[in-house]
Amino acid sequence: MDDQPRLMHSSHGVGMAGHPGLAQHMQDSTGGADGEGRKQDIGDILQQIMTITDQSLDEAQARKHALNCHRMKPALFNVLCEIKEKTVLSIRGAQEEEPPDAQLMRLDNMLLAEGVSGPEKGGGSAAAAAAAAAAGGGGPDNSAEHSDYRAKLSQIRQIYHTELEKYEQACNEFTTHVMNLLREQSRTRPISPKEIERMVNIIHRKFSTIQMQLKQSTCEAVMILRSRFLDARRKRRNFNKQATEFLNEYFYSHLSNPYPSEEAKEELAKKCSITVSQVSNWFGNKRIRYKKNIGKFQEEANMYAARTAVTATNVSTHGSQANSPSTPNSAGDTSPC
DNA sequence: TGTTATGATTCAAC
DNA sequence: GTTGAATCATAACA
Repeated sequence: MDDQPRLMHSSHGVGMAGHPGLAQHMQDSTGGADGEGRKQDIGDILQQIMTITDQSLDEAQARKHALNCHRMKPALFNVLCEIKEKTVLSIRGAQEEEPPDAQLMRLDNMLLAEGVSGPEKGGGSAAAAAAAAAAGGGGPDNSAEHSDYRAKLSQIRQIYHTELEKYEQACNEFTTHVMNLLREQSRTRPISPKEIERMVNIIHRKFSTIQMQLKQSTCEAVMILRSRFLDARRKRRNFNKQATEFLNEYFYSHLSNPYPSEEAKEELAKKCSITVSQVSNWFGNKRIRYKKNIGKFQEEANMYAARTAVTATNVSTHGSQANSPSTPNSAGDTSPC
């Protein structure tokens, strides 16, 4: 780095101030014997550069040193830098204008929404919470699945951040390495600070691409996890026998109006160790299936009606309250819906 | 392995 | 938001 200004500007009084370049330099010098001598100098230098690879290492080192000390070297470097600069700009030109990356924005938004990037949302995602709520929100199995989901999401989050950190570190290390290398090489090659800056940008862009791939694969992992979690909701587990008994008991004892109130649903849910949503589902299914095939359910209806009658008798005998949950309608009806 | 039973989901109507 | 109806997915059973 320290050498750069030394290389770019002549200290030999050749008249390079204001960065005029070799052409300008030559134009200023045309005509006299001095101009002829300089042309000869340039020819010599170019010849030496062209043949340097044919020489032995020691010879090449000696020649390199001689070139570095040559009074025309700064002027030549300036010209080569200018040519390189113009060539690179004309080649890249429009290519360097990048449109804002919509895909990257989408990925960032998704990672943020899922709680993978950004601040941790209490160890889980809003999506998981919503899914858990939709699933009936609160059974023991469900909360276990939810915590499992959160644990796995946390794992993904951890891996994502570790990888991201690793990439950033690697990017910084590589950038520093390349910058040092280019600065070192700028002693012997025409490399301008602008070019180094451009190279750094290229490296950053490459690492951004890698980061995007990381984000993409993280998103995919979250999607897979989420779909597995949502699929798990569909896994059907039959209610235990006692729960079905409670539900049927209520249903057949309120056959004329099998629509439990919210309180009754809560009470049944508690008794059956299921959620209120499950109670609602059960009654929804039961009503429709009963209506579709009354004959098939007749035996069941009779059995529960008999049970209810026995319970009612016991209640009147012992003067105690019935065991079945409260209802807006009278118990013991047998007329369907 | 096919059939039935059953819990869950979706969607339209209210 | 609740309900009925259709449907899906899976457990249970013959």
